[in-house]
Amino acid sequence: MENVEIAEVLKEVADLLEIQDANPFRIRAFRNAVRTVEAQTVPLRRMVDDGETLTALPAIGKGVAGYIEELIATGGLEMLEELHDEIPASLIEFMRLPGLGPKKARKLWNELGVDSIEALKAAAEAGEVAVLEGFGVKTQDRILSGIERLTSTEQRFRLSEVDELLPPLLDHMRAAPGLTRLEVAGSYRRRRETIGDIDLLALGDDAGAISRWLVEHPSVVSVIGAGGTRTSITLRSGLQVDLRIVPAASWGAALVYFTGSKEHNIKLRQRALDRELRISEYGVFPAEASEEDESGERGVASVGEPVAGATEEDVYASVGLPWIPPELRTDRGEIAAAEAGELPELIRREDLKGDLQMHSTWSDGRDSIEEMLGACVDRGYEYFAITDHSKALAMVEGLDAEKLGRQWAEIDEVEARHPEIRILRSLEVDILKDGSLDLEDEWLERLDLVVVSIHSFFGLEAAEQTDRVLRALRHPQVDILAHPTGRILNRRPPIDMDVDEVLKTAAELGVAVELNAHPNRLDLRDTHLIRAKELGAKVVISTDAHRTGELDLIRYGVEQARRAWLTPADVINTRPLEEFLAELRGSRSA
DNA sequence: GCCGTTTTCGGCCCGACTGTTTTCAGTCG
Repeated sequence: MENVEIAEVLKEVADLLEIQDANPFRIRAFRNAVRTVEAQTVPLRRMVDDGETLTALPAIGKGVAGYIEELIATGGLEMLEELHDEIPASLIEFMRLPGLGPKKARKLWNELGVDSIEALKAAAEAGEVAVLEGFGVKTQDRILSGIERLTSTEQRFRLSEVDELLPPLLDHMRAAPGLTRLEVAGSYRRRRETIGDIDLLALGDDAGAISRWLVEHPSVVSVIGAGGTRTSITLRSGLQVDLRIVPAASWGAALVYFTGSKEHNIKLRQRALDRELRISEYGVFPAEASEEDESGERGVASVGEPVAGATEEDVYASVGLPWIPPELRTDRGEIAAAEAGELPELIRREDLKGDLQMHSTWSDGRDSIEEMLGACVDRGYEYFAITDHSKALAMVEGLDAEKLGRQWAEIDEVEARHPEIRILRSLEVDILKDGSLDLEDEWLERLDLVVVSIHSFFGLEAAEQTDRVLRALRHPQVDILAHPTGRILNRRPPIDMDVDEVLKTAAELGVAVELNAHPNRLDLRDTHLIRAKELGAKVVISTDAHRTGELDLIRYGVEQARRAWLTPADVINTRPLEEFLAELRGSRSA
């Protein structure tokens, strides 16, 4: 059982306890534990194997440690089963609807007897919800529109979740009898921000044995299909895995085919046809000029001897193209660029010289400034910015001017001990409802770097929201607009804002826009970044780390930037310190 | 349920908004 799965179970316990109206502090204890579990970089099952005590972790006491051990040992939790006997699990779904929390979810179940989204929808449509005490027509309408949105967006896994679920499966598969090669294809290989299912490609003599090996993995809960070359299963996590076993001569063609995207493949096949070739997952074959309206695709693949197929390189070469990085395979002009020899030199992790958003214990971060510094030095950075929250975020004890002054005293001390890296004095300043900033001008002027972002009033209508952000951008001290759309994957939609207008203004003013690397945000998204580049807006990639380990999340930002064709030149925190500072100052005087 | 200690209990983050009320409960970040 992986950490994400453990966290899911603990989350469910907390939700059910909340509906049950249990002791709020007990509920909070479970939620705190979830955060700890999610933040662990080492699988808890390994810690248990190694005999380490889980109670050493923050927010994990004897109780939760026991539950986690039970989960790891048995895959289940008796206490959760008992909760399920008392409360329908579907009430948790209710709480995902806007305006519904545990109390109202429970009331709906108690008084209307609804225990599924469908039943709730029917009751709301019949007007039964609006007449309940504490409810009204508005709430009923919100429930209905919430259900609409909930059922229209299929649930996909975040890339980082898959990165956690996959390695144990891959380890298992690498031990399969006769397996000589294994690769993950699909949107995972293209590093999309969310993943629907996993495409595994395997090479080996005995397809049947490899297929059985997958089916026998302990995390498999259902077998959707198991054939000679293709097997599909569902893991306990809900992740679907499709395994294809291919012959060596087809390896490259199959990898291209199953990596996609579908649109990229269509373009590639068209291009092949222009050259009297036919690309399939089995290889590149001479095209049959006579068989115009023959529908049997499989038959075609076996016609003649393949001209390519063993490697991706030879497949692309067969149609006159260099190898194209998977992140670019989306039919956004990559084939034309490849043909012209103009594929971009995509940014890499090691191009980055500093991380420009992170928090410390001065607001809601877990680690001290000096600990963050050490972690930045370890990652080879020349500089980094400490960007704790401003005072509007009272719940995390954001900084006002007075507290900021005290923080600088600490930064001075830390910096004196560590000449090897430069700390940029910064703050993640809240953009208030009217677009003004949550710190006095005289203090903004004294900061090395002013990062602004939205943490409130997500629901303004587009015109007002856009004006609000534009006004903030026009403040002469602003350097970076952080997580511009505020979206949280699978949880919160982006704010209603004219992103194009914001990017244009940012480009004009020389204000940089942030690509927030946190895998829950990845904000801006790829299409926005492409637009930012077109408009000449500067981009920075930052982690928004709240603990040292999260600095490694930078890879997700880099991968997202690669999907947006960004090169080191497009991202200003690839610049050495002096150059970076000069670029910032340039924007301030502009 | 966790944690820290003034150490086996008592405190645990809280302000603002919304929709529903007519003084507030529930939700949200």
